[in-house]
Amino acid sequence: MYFLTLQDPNYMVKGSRDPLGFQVAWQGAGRHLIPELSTVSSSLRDFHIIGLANACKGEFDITDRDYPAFFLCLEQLMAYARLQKFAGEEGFNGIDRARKMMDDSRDHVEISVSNQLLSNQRSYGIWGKYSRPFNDMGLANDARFQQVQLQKLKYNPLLEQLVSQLAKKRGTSIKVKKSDVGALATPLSISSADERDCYIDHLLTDTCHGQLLDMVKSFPELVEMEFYERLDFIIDKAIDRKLAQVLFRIKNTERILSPLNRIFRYLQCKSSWTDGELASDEFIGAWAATFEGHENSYLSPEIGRLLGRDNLETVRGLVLVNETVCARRRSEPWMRFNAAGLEVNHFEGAFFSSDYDPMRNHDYTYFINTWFNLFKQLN
DNA sequence: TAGCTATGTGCGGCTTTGGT
DNA sequence: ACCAAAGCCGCACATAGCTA
Repeated sequence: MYFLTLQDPNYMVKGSRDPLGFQVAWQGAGRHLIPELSTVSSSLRDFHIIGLANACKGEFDITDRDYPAFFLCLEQLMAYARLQKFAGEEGFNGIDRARKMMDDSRDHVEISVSNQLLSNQRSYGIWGKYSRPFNDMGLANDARFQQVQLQKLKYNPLLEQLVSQLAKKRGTSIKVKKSDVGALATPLSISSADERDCYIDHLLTDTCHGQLLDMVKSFPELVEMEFYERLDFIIDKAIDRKLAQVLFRIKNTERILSPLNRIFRYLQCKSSWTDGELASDEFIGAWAATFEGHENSYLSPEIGRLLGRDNLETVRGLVLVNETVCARRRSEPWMRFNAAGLEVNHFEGAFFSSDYDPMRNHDYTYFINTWFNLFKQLN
């Protein structure tokens, strides 16, 4: 016989993400090199679309009140265009619904705020992912960039006519023939050296006077490298000491965060551990042994000191960090020590791989992937 | 061989949680 | 208002085994 009662929400483990609070740490480290990109703002074509929308706002005198509706409609228009023109080459948010619309029996697609490509197009589409980087990087207020975007618009009279319609209709429905949408894709590619320069100036900046870009120009092999390989290469070759210093610190940050993360996820794989099991565990021991020194990382000494001691001390430290993080979130800790040893109460995200090599594998990206992704699309 | 069904897998998208 | 990440879900697709 089982007696089931509802869980008291106050005592449930509420936070299921980021049990050690590392997200803030790695992002903070990444921002020391790449200040404005995010991990999801990695499609140049999405930047083309937000750039075009921004230029249209000025050109057609669209008010702040009307702009979001206009934006969503333009995003829809461009979704059909890119689906038609670049089928199979790229994915984008909203591709499923766009495909369904394009494949139905009608000869036209309907563009309107009520025909959203996503359950919440504003949140999950280009607006949500790109507004912050686009504005922060200064593309929104770059006169030359706006000029370039308007030229692209003028170059495509059909698009210009549809866009002017959208600007007047304020998000109410317009119909576009499916046979026409492919022709609307011209602004989705780079049209001039001027435009490429604008993107390079804004998307590929760093905190070190563009030294990262200079390095990649000098050493194209960097593009295809793995995370640590890339860091080591630049640290070794960089003439600018600040760039080398920042990357060295990012490297040491990941050398600490990743093993700690893996150890915590590994602990989650079993519901209880005796002190003896923890003390003699080969994986915890091997992963923790890669400690290189936290003084040259972006981490606090409390986090930095967790590695490089005996297993039990490392695990006690991690449990304490989780407890502190959970206390701040007003939720229960995921594991706790009792008389018998360590007791695990929350298994979400449990993960173990015997192949993990702390010297080669990494868990966090520091926005470096995004930067290189965009670099590739600009070359 | 064609057709059916079960099963596995990868991916896009949705939701939730925790952040700035 | 915006961003990161994880679990989950449904869908598309591949594969395998079975049957007629």
